[in-house]
Amino acid sequence: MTKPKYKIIADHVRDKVVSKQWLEGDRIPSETELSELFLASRMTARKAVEQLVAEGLLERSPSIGTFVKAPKAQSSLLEIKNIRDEILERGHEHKVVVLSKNSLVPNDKVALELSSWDVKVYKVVILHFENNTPIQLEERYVNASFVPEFLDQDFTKKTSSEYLNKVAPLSEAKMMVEAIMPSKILSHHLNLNENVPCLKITRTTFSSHTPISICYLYYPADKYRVTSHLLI
Amino acid sequence: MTKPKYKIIADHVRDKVVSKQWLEGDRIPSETELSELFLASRMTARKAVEQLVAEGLLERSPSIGTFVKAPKAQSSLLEIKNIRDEILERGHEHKVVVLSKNSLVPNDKVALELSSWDVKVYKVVILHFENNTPIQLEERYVNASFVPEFLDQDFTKKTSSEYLNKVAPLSEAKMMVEAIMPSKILSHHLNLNENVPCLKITRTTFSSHTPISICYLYYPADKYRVTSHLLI
DNA sequence: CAGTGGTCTAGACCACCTA
DNA sequence: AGGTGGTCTAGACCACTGT
Repeated sequence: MTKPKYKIIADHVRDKVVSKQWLEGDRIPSETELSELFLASRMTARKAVEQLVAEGLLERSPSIGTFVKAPKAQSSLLEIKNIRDEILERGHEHKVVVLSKNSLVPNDKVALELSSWDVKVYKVVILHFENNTPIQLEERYVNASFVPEFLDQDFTKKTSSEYLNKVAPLSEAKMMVEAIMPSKILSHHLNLNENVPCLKITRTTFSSHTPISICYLYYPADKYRVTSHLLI
Repeated sequence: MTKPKYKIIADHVRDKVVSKQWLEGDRIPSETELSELFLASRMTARKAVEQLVAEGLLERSPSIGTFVKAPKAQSSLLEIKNIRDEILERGHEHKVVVLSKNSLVPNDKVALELSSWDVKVYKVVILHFENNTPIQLEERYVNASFVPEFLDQDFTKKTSSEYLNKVAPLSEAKMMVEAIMPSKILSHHLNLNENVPCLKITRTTFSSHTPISICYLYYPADKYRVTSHLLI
């Protein structure tokens, strides 16, 4: 199970960039130089560079070279608020019901996101109420080796995301918003009427470049929406 | 200026997929078969397949084969990208049908957002296609006093948001994402099956603190999602 | 001119799955 | 055992840019 050579090269270059040893606009070694440095063929070095270009880390100019790309300007607009604060800010009451707590071997999809091959994963399912109306179903998977005591927490006192943010401070997050029709069980938990869709938010959170947790958040579409405000 | 061989192969495969000759879940020819079909080396055929996997059109399973994936388009919550660039970046074709152009007195809701009480407002309804599949219905209201020539534009050449951004550069934006069940007319335009919800994005854009335009964007939920990536 | 990225070839070995 | 994708090599020619 050794790491492919092109990944070793890509990781090395990525590290130089994120550690600011190579700065924005710098030219990185050419494909030929990289292949010599790592005793690889040019095609292999090239594959590493291609991957980083796809990641948006590098930029290539034919006949000129490959350069560290300027990172995209991103305003800190998308807050990762936790549901309890959100509800309290509206002056409403927040209640939590923990539906299940499990320790399990991850299925493929979760394993891939958490990149925890042989690692244990904890899973919790929690229902959040706003003034006794179900507002969010939280299905959360946690990298057990990074947060070993996760399952021992009392999530009625402190939400899972509050706890995670304390033990493994958030450094990065990926979010995805979709509209779905609820399954029967989801419809039941969220107390949905016929023909009411759900917002599904998939959120992967990272702490120091390691994926810590992936969660699926389901909201009744008639009671919830996501907003953002962007200043340029 | 001839097209690279891997692009010829990729275009051919993409065409098979978007023309529904190869359906979702179908296995496509193996790398070896493709290389024989196009008199190319396996590496070249592979590069074509890799590109289509990156585009989200195909999915590979080691030892099993390469399969047509159910594609989900996606856009970022953080960027105000216009739909045409988004589609072109995915290597797809963008087509536009202008359903209506109107000059009108705003109703209360739009007036409030555009804060143009007695001011004229333009309204356009535009349907956007990605590879001949309807992907976005755009219902847009524009502050006529700030963009007087809006209705004279040919939105098949330049999207409405491209034009607006040129004449009144974006300084601020508010966004809202909801899940809704489509109305009959919306369901018809987006060519939706029964029981498929929609993502509704409401976006108000500002230029130098003045609201310029408010638009409602409707997407088929089975073909579209919104993503964001947050670095802290 | 030498160096760069862009493309391409004809092999190779591997791990894995299915038959 | 034969097919699949995953990785890798050691060459090759091209168009282009800098000096």
